[in-house]
This record gives sequence, structure tokens and C-alpha cells, in this order.
Amino acid sequence: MLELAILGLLKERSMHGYQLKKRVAETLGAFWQVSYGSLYPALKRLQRSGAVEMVFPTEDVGRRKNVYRITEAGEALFQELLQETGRETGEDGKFQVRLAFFRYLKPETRIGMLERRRAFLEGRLSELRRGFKEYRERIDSYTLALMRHGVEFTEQDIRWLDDLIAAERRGARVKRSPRTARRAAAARIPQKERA
Amino acid sequence: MLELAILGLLKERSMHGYQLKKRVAETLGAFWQVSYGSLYPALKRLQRSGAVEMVFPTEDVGRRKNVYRITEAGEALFQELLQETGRETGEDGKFQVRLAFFRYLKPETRIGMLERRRAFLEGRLSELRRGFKEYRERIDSYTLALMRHGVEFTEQDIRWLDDLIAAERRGARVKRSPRTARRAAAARIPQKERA
DNA sequence: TTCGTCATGTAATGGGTTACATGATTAC
DNA sequence: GTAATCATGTAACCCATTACATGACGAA
Repeated sequence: MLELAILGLLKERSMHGYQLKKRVAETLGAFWQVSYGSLYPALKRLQRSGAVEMVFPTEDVGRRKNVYRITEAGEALFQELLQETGRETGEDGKFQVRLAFFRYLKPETRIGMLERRRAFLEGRLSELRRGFKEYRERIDSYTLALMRHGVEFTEQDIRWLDDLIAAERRGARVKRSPRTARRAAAARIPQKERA
Repeated sequence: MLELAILGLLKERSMHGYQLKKRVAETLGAFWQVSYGSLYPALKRLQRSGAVEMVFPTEDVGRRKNVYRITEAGEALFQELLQETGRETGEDGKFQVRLAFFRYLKPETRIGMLERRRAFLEGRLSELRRGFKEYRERIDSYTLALMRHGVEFTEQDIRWLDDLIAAERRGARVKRSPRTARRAAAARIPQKERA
């Protein structure tokens, strides 16, 4: 996961560890975080295995910055990791990291992953709704608020996936404003089927 | 975390491992999951340390079910764990688990935790927004969709917290329908301050 | 000069997950 | 009788986090 993310980001442009962490926080931050304690060792590991290499600081002397660049071996490893772990539909965070590299996958693979994720969330949602019905009367207000929040979160997540799936089928890219997308999704899904 | 959750749930009523996992999935499922591989060992650990004890199956013979009950020592441990880890405002999942046991905390502690969580999310949000501005033009549509989703998720989370905080201040409990609450929150918060 | 951020790193520590294995019970 | 769900457990494995330590640079 970590290695996949590192390679994917370095594919975009060469960076040093600190920048990688920042980049992750600013884009994936809501779903996934890296700590230096795992980032730097991972970078060294990848370097030893030849997947990345250091760019020697020609300019920018004085300040010690280890800029890494992905190698050809790294590109290969990236593709491998991206494919291999493709069944991780559950586990929030992992899915989203993978999604950040969707453009490197074939359209069919993309749709498949999106749909498996959707099915997973749908399953979770019905579980949560079942729980809601079952405990509604018996449970304290905090847990109740939590359950409600969980249901809404999951619903939002599913709507978002629906948009991505729709865009993918159209062959287009998601360009609409979030507000429009929300309305479209609300109109589209029947919601409330399955027990 | 795991032990806190186990003790808190057993405080409510005695259960066996399987039921505990189910209960977690049906209430906290959107934020946290337990696996048997950690649950059962934890249960044994707690039993050995005297925090829980087995209720011998008087009825229900034949089928092997290990029903656990919290002990007095367990109650003490629960309180300790609940207090101790109170600074975990970040780390999604942990906060929500803790929230499920809010009724066992003093109102001031509750508000404090809610507000620290809010501040944390606000920080994350501004980081995400900064990222959005910075990468908007340069980044692929999937990552962009992800970033947008992350922002919306976080905003929703903050609105939810605002409701909880408001209810807490009122001394009342959150009883409104989610839809009403959403409207109320939207009207209340200025949103969009801080860079 | 001092504070905040940039920047790297390590060691101890502490979880957790996956896969496997087993068997009873219930519903069809 | 057979498939699904209930129910418990272990071992191997694979991560990650926290805390600590260091130091340069830029702005006030």
C-alpha cells in the first residue's frame, strides 16, 4: 500500500520524503495518512531494491534533501502492485489510495473495482440499517447519533461511487460540480431496496 | 481501543465474541471493524486479567458459546481506558468508538473532546482545500474526484459534530431527524472562513 | 534570537490481519 | 442432505505508530 502510493506519486514527479507526506495529506488526507516512521524506511527499502533512486542535489546545496526518482524497475513494480492488490474493496483508505492511480488501469478493471466497492458498501449499509432498526429503541443517544452518521456517510460514499461509475460508462470524466452530481445521484438511485 | 470497546459493550449486556463482533459491525461498522483474530485473544486476555469472566451456560447447553460478563475490576479498567486515551482526536475510528461511550463521561469532558475533534477536522479541511487549490489544474480527474469527496466528507463530519456540540450545550440530547439537523447546521455555520 | 516549518532518521513498541482449522445448528 | 450462518480459536505474518533525536533555514 505504502510502496504503491510512493511509486505512484513519484511517477508523477520526483520528490523527497517530506513532500510525499505533504502531497498525501493534501489529497488523500481524509482517507489515509502516512507517518515518517513508515515513510522514510519505505523509501530506503525501495531504494535498496532498485525501485527508486536518489537525484543528487545539483542546485539546492546546503540543505539536505533526498529527492527520489522512480526507476524502470520501479515502474514495473508499481504496475504489479496496482494489479495484485485489486481485490481490496473493503478497508477504507486502501480503496481510495488505489483510486488515485486509476488512470493507470484499463477501463474494465476500473469499472470492476468500482462495482465491487459499491457492492461492499451496499452490504455494509444494509448491516447498518439492520442495526439501526434493531437497536433504535434500546440504545443511548450518542450511539444512535453515531449510527445515523454512519448510515449517512455510507450513503454519501455510494452516491459518489455511482457518479464515478456513470462517468466511467460514459467514457467521460467527472467534470460536474459536486452539487449537480449530488442531485443527479439522488434522482437516479431508488435507495431503500434490499432489507 | 479494542479492550475499551469490549468492556463498554459488555457493560451494556453480557455477550459472547460472535455477538460482540456483530454488534460492532451493526453500530460502528462505518468507522471501525474487529476481526476474530484480535477479538478472541483480547477476550482471553481480559479474562486472564480478571476484567471479564465467563457466564456458564446453564441453558443453551450443547452449543459451545462463551458468554462473557464484565467484572468490577473490568468496570474500573473501562473508566481508566476511557479517560486515558482521551486525547485521540485524530485517527478516525478511534474517536467514534470513544464517542459510543460518551454517556460515561462528564459533560465537560464530552464537550472538550468534541471541540478538539472539531478543531482537528477543521485543520484537515483547510489542508485539503489548500491541496485542492494547488493541484486543481495539474491533476488527473480521479484524484480530483477523490479530493472533492474528501472535502465533502470532512465537511459533513464537521456539521455532524456541530450538532452534537450544540445538543451538548443545550444539555439536551440529539433527537432531531438528520434532515432537520442538516438544515440547522447549514444555517448556523459561516463555513469558508480560514484559508 | 527565537519560533515555525522544513527535513531526515531510528528504535521500541504494539497492535492488527489473513488464512487456516474445526464443528454445531438452522433453514430449506 | 446440504448450504448458510453461528461460533471459536491459533499461528504466521506484516505492518504501522510513537517518541525521540538532530539540525538547517526563513521570518519576525
